[in-house]
Amino acid sequence: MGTNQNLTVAERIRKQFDSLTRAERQLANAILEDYPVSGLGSITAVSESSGVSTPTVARMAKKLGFGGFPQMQAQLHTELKATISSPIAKHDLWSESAPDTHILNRFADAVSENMRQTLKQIDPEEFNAVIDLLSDQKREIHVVGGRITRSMADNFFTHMQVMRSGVTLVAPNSNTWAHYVLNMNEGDILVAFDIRRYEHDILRLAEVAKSRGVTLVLFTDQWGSPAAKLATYSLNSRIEVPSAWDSLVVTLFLVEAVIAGVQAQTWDETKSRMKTLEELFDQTKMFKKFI
Amino acid sequence: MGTNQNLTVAERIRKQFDSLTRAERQLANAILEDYPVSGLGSITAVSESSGVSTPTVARMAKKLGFGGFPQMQAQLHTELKATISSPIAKHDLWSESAPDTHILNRFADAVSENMRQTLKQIDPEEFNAVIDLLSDQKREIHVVGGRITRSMADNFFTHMQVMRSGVTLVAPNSNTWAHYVLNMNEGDILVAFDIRRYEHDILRLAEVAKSRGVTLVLFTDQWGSPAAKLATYSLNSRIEVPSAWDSLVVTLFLVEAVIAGVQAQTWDETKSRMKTLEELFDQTKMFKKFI
DNA sequence: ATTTTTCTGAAAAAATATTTTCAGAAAATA
DNA sequence: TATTTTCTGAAAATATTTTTTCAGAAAAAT
Repeated sequence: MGTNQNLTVAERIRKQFDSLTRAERQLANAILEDYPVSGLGSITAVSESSGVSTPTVARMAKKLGFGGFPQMQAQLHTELKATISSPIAKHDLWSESAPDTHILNRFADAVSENMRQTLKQIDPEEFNAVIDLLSDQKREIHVVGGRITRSMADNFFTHMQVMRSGVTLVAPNSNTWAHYVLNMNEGDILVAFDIRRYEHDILRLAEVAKSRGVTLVLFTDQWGSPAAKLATYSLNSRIEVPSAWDSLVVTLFLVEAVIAGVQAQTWDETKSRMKTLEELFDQTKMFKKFI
Repeated sequence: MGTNQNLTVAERIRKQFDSLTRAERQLANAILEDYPVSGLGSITAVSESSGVSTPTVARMAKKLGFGGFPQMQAQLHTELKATISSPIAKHDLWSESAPDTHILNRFADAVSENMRQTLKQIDPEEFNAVIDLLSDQKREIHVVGGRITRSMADNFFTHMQVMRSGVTLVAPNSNTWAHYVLNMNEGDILVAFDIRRYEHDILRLAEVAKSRGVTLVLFTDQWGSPAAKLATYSLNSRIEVPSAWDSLVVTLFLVEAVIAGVQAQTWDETKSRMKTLEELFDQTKMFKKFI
């Protein structure tokens, strides 16, 4: 052995092929056949699929310089991971003029990873269902956020308000929420934002709303707010970044994607509403001097 | 179970995420983290790398409809083989379960392109200078946003407020702005958000502030708000997406990165402020019944 | 606050996987 | 062909993995 340390299993096999016995060659060929996934299962599975006995597999592993079959398999796993994790320059996204350790690049890394994970996890059916639900003009929409997510709620509200009527932003101060609940009716939708640290008030509002027949659409993080169990639809986003706070970038991405979806779905009406809005802006000429 | 037969492990996890317990969610996230290679090793290895016990892993496998952990692993192996043999996923970032034309994927494409472009043109020196400026406790900070960017301003304000004193959020209604100007003094900072369609009021506020010796830090889009010519520092982000509106995702990214930078810079003080804040939250026990 | 239920991981038990032993088979040598 | 050596796989021995059990911890309900 000695210098085999950093070689792949395939390289070791090729290097030592001449010294392999008949049964070992049969095994080696089977492994190279569908490399490296062929060595994935147990020694029994490998031996059966290649038509040799288990001792032969174990012996060859040692012959190739591994401590035993498990060690060889671990090496195959490592190679597999390297193959899978896309060679696409991870730092494709980086600001090249800043050093690797710069907060901009570390943040960019974290955010793009969050984005990837979130997209991987999202169920398009659920996403479409949310859009359908929010496009239903017969349902009133109530939007609520917490201390940190308030800005998400606000943003969501601002855009939805342009597209349709019957959208209410629940004020941040939970003292006033009873009044909002009064206006929640069966069939209405509550769009809630709740990421860690989850807010008890939001959970309670969700409970009360639920009891009035309101459908809950929840934007939360990967761990899932306690309100998730009440939610008909739950859109989870990854929020971890190198900071003392969590990142809402991916959450905002989902919000904007939902908004774009609703807009596409309701375009005929939205278009005319937007036009009217433009006219109103012009009329009120909000551009007065203020000093 | 029953109809779970042909689903991938990831799909099963997503489908049942709501019914998973705390430890199971932790495990599920770990598995999805580096999917599907994360489930490669023995149940012991998986449990250790995800920080849960082996029984939890075995239990979740059953919960997801498998006979046991080995069956789940076999499924992962199958998926892995499929992944390996398929041509390189062209869009690393995409939700694979949604079609190419789905709004989620089109949006993801646009956002990641925006991110790339933004990072490419950002000047790290300028970025660092902004962080230094905002970390200077001797300067008061005033934050203002427009109709759409209000949520960005709000978010920025919420976080800055935790880290330091002397931070004011200028109310959205420009009628009241004269009062805010009254409190702006030489050496203060005005952090303004202005993306198209640029708001005349913001420009005027910037002008007035400037005339009082206030330094302007501007978050704007790639074209640059008219206020850019007054700004000492201007952070531009790409905002175009397949939607009738512009995307604030990259802007939020910059905001969060700046906040993380300031936080790192002022950590000693920020840490104690955050601790005090926690205590205040506990004391005021905002969790009262409201109905 | 108390009770009940659910969840979780340590440890034991069961099931598998891996290695070793060893006898017969195959190949090499004489 | 006989003899020796090497190889191979069945079976036993050993090690590891996986599942089950169970008691305490955490969460939910009362």
